[in-house]
Amino acid sequence: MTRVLSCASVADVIVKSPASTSRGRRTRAALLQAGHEAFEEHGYDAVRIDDVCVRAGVSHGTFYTYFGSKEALFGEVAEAVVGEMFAASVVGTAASADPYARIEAANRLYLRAWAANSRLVRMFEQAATGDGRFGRLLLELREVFVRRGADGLRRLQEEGLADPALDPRLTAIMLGGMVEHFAHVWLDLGEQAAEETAVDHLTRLWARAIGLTDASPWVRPEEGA
Amino acid sequence: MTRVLSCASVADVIVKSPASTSRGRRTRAALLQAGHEAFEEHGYDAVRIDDVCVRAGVSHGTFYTYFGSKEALFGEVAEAVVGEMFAASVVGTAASADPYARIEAANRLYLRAWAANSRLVRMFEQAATGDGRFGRLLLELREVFVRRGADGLRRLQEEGLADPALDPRLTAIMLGGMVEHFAHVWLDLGEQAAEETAVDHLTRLWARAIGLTDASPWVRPEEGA
Amino acid sequence: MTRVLSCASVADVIVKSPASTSRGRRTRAALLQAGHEAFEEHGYDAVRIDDVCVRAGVSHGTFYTYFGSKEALFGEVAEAVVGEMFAASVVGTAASADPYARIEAANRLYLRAWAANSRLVRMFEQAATGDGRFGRLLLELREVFVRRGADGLRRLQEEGLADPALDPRLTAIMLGGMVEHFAHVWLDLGEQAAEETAVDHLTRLWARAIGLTDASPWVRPEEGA
Amino acid sequence: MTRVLSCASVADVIVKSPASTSRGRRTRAALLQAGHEAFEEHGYDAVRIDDVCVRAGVSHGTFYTYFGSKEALFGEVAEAVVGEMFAASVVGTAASADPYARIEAANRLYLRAWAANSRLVRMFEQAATGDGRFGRLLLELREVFVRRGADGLRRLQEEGLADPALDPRLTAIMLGGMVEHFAHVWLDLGEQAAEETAVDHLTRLWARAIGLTDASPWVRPEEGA
DNA sequence: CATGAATGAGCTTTCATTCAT
DNA sequence: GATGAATGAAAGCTCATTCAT
Repeated sequence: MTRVLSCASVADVIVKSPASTSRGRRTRAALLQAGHEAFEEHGYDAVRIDDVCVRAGVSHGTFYTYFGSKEALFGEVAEAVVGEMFAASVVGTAASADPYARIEAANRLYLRAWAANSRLVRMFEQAATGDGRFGRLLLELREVFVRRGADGLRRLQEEGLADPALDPRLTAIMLGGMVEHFAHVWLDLGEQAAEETAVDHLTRLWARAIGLTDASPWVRPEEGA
Repeated sequence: MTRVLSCASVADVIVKSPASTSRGRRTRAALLQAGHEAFEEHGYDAVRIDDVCVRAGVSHGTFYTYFGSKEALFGEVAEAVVGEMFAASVVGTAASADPYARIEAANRLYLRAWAANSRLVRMFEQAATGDGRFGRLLLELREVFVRRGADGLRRLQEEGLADPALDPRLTAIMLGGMVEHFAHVWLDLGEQAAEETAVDHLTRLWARAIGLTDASPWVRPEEGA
Repeated sequence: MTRVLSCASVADVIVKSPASTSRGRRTRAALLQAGHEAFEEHGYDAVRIDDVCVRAGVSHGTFYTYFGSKEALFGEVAEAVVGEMFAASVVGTAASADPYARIEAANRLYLRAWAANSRLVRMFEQAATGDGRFGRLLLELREVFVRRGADGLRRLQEEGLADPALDPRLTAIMLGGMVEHFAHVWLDLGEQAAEETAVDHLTRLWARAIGLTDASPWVRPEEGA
Repeated sequence: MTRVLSCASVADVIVKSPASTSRGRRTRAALLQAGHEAFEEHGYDAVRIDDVCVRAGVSHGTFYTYFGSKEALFGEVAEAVVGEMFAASVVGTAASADPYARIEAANRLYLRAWAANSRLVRMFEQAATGDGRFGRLLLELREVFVRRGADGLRRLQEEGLADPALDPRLTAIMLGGMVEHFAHVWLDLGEQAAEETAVDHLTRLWARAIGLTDASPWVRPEEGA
């Protein structure tokens, strides 16, 4: 599969220092890590450059050796996160031939991918910086998942396994949003639920929503009569 | 119906001025309105007191006659928005006896309620105030919708119209999240879709997801055979 | 005489505050005065915003109520100085009919005008800010004096009182520069000289340089023989 | 001829490295050259150590192997420039016996000497170093030219070729300033003029100003009558 | 000698908040 | 009530200088 995600908007950030020595690379990595944590904990706006520096154990002067601004740092953190999520979304696409099992596997991956980075990805909207760079990044990222969902649905429709009346893109946005949103509520806002239960519900709802008949182990009593 | 929403976190805001005169009431209203717009357009952190004052046509000194801080202003704006959304969620609950039509009506209301305030409500999570007051407010607000959804599902389950295996709360969170999230993508991020199509899809997905049999106008070809 | 000096380059500075109240006007004036003195004493680059504020007796926050930056402040100081010098150059142009006396009067004015503002005007070249705004301002200012000098010489040439072979503009630049430069050496660098002696020498040199015959009270001994 | 210029203020600069190896000498020279160019182009304050290092192709750490500070570097650049100008002023003092030709030759040298270094020399006044070291350096440099001019004038006066009423020092300052100032206007500020025309005018003005009779090829018409 | 990472003093600028008028 | 001048804490960022490698 070709790289759908261009990331051009982030990649063009001027990298201030190539961090040629190993010590430099370590410092740079420490700042990235510290930034990742700080953003995650306090949100884009609340993070001060100094917070990141203290956490990384360097002076604020050093920060500017590696990054030109908070935005530049966030850009790199974002790029890493997006790359990670993209990678996560690809893994194991192969999987089973059973549509329901495929959806379940996809949902589990989906949930875990968002779970790991939900806070930061949500922050993309907050970190919107005039030019909307991060907003666009988020759109690109979502697009990856939306396309995957839409493609899957289309295939099922062609196979006669899903309701052909559903608009693939719209449906993918809605059901994908269900998973993304649940990941947020579950992990960021502390809604209690076991992963198994969550994946089970998400999958059942998703499968039945698109009309995947086998997805309905439940038969109305009177129907069974 | 009792007020589910306690809003304790908002109610304890010190109201600096009762705005006893009519001139005072007008100024106060202008500031609230200006704050609402400014927050919506630029986000909590990006809004400066001065922006609000300029928009309201008053000097920045006057601001403090009515509100003790930016947070206090946001608190009142938030309270108003939450009240509005709460009201919106109540309207027309009566409605039809047909479960599918009830879900459709609820989704339309749900979508419109979030559509009107999506940006601001999302900001609740972003408005870091140390004590997480607004985060809690958002939880309370979502709880209203979650409960409504869970109650509805439970009723359908009791009537044998929905899959009894589904956890009502978890399901309501997931499907409610689908609508809330779509409202955001649709209105804040500019995904193109007609309201009718959106409501139709949301309703179909929701109804079928919970196993509402009548919700499936689609029957697999081979099944029909 | 029409205003030769456009000053467009300075006038387009955005004035941050109209200083509507009398207190505001006083503060603004104090900052301008303090800036004038500070620039004069320490040079453009060496002056810190805080130096100006301390001298004016206001906090540095207040500075930004009236001026957007050090450059903006310097712009206004410069504008005032240029206006003053321009005014000084105009006064008493009328004067005597005797060419020598006219040159003497002009030189005295010239010397005094530069004496009062020499340091600051020289600073225009130092304060060059990328766009060369102040550099241009200095050129405009010098042009006023150059034109005056060139016009005067041309008139004398037409009357047959000055060497017609001299290029008026070039000559005016050179002789004007002599006065300007001497003002600098005399007042900024502390070269000792009485004003009378200085004016007398400058005038004698100037007059004789352009060939004004009457300017030569000195006759070579052997010529007199 | 004895060294008039003491340069005590510069000589006391601590030379951090004698640059004993040939590699060291090359690096040192590169930094000096780079500093010269950088100061000339951007001015003392605007030049950062890093600019100089980049231009010289060395790391900024290396800078401190050879120079203790920006001021120290400027000191050496200044010393070199002053030495150069001093040398230039000496060359060809021999020359013709004709006073007018001697003045012309001196002016040409003078103009060229200033032309080559005008920017840097002007910077001496701008390079505020607390102790005014460079200001003094400039005074010393000017003194060389002033003395030469004053001596020349005195000789002419003794020979009865120049107005004995003129104060030699004051006159030398004024006429020397005329040349120095013109060099600045001509080369730094871009006033258009051919060197020949410039030298011709400067010489004619200078010669006639001091009353050198032969300098006046121009005779008033009516006098000729 | 050369390197470049690290440091931190020092400056600019913003903006919520106070208060005299 | 309304005004807007004044304040200063809190950031952001720069750059001369040091020092371990």
